[in-house]
Amino acid sequence: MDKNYTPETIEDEIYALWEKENLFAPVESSKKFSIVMPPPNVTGSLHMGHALDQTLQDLIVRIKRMQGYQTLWVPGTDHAGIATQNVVEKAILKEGKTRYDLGREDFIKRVWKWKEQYGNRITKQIKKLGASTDWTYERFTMDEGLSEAVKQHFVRLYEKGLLYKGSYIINWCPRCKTALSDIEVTHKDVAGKFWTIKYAVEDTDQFISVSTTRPETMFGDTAIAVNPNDLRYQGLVGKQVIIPFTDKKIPIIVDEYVDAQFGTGAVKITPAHDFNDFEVGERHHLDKVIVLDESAKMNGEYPVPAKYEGLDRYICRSQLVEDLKEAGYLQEVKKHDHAVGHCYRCNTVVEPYISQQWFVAMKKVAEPALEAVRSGKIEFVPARFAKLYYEWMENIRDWCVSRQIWWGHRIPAWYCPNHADEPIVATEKPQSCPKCGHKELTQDNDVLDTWFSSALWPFGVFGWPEQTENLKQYYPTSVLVTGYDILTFWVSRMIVAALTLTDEIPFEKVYIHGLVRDADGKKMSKSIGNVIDPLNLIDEYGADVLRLALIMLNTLGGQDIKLAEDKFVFARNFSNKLWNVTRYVLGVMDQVDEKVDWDLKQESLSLSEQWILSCFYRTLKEVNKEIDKSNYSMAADILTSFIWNTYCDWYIEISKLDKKGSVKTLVFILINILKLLHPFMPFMTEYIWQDLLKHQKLDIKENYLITASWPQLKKDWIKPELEELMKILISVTTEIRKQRKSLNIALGTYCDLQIVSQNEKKRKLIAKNMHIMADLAKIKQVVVAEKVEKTGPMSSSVVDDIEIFISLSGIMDLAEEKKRLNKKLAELKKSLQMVDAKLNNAGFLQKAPADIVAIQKEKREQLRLEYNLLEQRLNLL
RNA sequence: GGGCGAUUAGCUCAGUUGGUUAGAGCGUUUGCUUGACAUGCAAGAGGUCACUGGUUCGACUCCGGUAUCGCCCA
Repeated sequence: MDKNYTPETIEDEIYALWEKENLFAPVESSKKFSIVMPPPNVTGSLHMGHALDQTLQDLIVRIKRMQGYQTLWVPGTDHAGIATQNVVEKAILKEGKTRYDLGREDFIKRVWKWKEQYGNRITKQIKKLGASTDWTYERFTMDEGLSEAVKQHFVRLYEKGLLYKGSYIINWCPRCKTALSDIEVTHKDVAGKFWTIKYAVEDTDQFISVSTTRPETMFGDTAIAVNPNDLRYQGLVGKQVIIPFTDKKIPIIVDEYVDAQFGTGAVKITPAHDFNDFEVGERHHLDKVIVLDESAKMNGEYPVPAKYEGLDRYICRSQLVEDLKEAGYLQEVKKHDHAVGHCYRCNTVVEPYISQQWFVAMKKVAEPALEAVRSGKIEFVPARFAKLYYEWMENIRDWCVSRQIWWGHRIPAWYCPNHADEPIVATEKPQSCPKCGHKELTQDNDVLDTWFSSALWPFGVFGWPEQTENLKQYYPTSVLVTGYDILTFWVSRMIVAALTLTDEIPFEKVYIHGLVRDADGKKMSKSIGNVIDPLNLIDEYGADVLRLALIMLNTLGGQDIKLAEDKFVFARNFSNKLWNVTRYVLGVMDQVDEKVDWDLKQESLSLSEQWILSCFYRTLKEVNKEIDKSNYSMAADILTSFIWNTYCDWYIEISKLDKKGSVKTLVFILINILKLLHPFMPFMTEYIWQDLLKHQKLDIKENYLITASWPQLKKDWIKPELEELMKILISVTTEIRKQRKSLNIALGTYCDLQIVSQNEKKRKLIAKNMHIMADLAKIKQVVVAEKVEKTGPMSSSVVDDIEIFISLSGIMDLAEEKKRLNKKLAELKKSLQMVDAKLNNAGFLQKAPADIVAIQKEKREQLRLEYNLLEQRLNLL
């Protein structure tokens, strides 16, 4: 193996190998495990959020595959209606054309062309991460099967009375020129103004003042409203006021919605351009006067004065404010911060707008979707996100699903010229109008919200509505892995769709992770310019390092992740460690003549071998436990720490005294840590595996690590008493090193050692086994006794009830030694005081459980002993 | 305005149902070109667990409040 690992050359080769050997395909088993990939936007490119999401899925999938499940991970992309259309519109704009110049059919052809050209970019990038998805199952939300499923979805909801068409106020993006659903609107605080405008009351010389943030909508006013309990306006209620610059008269009405404390206590009601006003309008049967068109320009209909006709809403606003001021209608201008809705795709300020749209009656389907989570049939991890889901579902509003764009699933509804307001909903175009037999039916121009098709993803990918074999095998899916930001957009709607259409839950578990932010905790965005490209990180560190770093950063609480450089440094260093430990083990194998029989028999193993195996199986047990809890960062912590701090730092160093004797154990542990690490860092581990397979002294039956079996836990190999003993030897060794360091004993100098203890059992154990540590502790000779034998200057320290004496041939720095002992004594005293405080507390002795008290008493004895022994030594100096 | 989350070492974060001498990585200090690894080895320093009241024999952990930051919804 080369001195250094070079991910850039190796990773693509390894991925190609897995693909060539078809190793991502599910292998028949009675245990099934399936995941559908949250489909990334087909026009998009990989960002850190994908990298995290894909890494976590791949981690889970690889573990399950190794654990013998029939594992399937279905990949795919979604057509991202508005986003994709925007991208293509921009592209054709460079040719000086709009989509209207091309016409619907040609435009859609262009989008498909775009998709063919750039649509596989993101799937290639996903492969770079090592995603072991079965690409033969790859789907696209606009492909034939899913398009059919979407039509079925629409028709079935309509037939169940869960889908309707109507004229309502919706969010309209004047740039995308389409309706949006409520959650596609982002509310942001904007520094605006509050204009107070005077409306003349008819047949009086009085005025009524209303405050508004949107003066330009005044031509769409159809009433002024005041609170019914507001005494100030009681005399005016029922009278008519005149909209400035027009002759239009509107009534003063009362409605509870008005807050008398806010502004002047009187508000203008514009039912066609404000959500609250719309509802007030419905209650009072007010007209809905539309004054802005689909581009948010003044549309020029009565009563908009000709002067403002065709002006953009903001230009009109500033013009109008000037005019109001000049004409004396403007009473006051105040600064006012308020929330304004923005299009989540293009950030344009949305316009509340009345239009004909299709809606899903969410209230009617919310209850079973809530029940599925409440009852635990669907589990949220972490559980707190269920609250967010309840909150959203319990306050659900009908979902506007029609979009006035061209790229997407066209709504399967047709209209007869004779009955234009009665849509005919069917999966295929009807031959003729069922009412009058008219043959010239036209299809609805709108397409469906992309999320309407994404909602079908977990069963649509398996061929629903056909009852396919795949559907039977893999649906419901096992887990969904996603960020909390699309809980409402997607997760909740999948649950609704699944329960409505398949009578099944879509997935048993939802694993929710946080969002990846920059090093300062800011959301990454192109406009701030703080986007970190995962592909650059792969170039710099390799995919394995990126994966391990992300997994370790992603802790169980679903917290957002700050991309801290230091985790990458750790992951990089760790991968270097793994590489080198492999090189070392290979080197040891080269030094033995016979084949390495790593099928270990417990009886024939040395103490240190039994110890490291005990540590290994304990680690395996803990890693399994953390994986079961979905606590992958903890699993990675435990695993990497075993490999580095136990296997490398201690076992390998110990084994150097007897390389030939320990080679089988070295190899056994190496093989097993490769297995455990594989889901975390698949490329390097598979590469090493392939290298090991070539080794003549090794028999490995599993040809690919990706499909190798997860290590079997052998509980009887875990030996706490043995680990306890080793802990003593390690502590003694560490203590000796400390002493040497503080005494400035050169590394090359081997010391004579006396170990003293009153505990016979420990004395025996140490006498028998301390030679294991001889080289690590740099000991020339060790005497274990009940009593110290004075043979010149000695330095001392205490571990539990064991005293360690180092004989110093040279001159000992007495002052330095006293300082060291005093410091240690001070530490012990502090600990002792804490324990004493507990044990001197009557309440503690009375009420604390007996085992807790016993532990504290034992601890006190231990500390006292250590303290006394050290104090004695100090006094003797 | 309502809700959720965060606040632990210089930095980034762990800390399971209350009992630990409060942990890790990075950084930092000291000593090491030790035949796997300087992307390393060994030893160390560094914390009043945001503040405040309460419950308890005992609180980083549970409850109330305050402050700061972040997110979601209105």
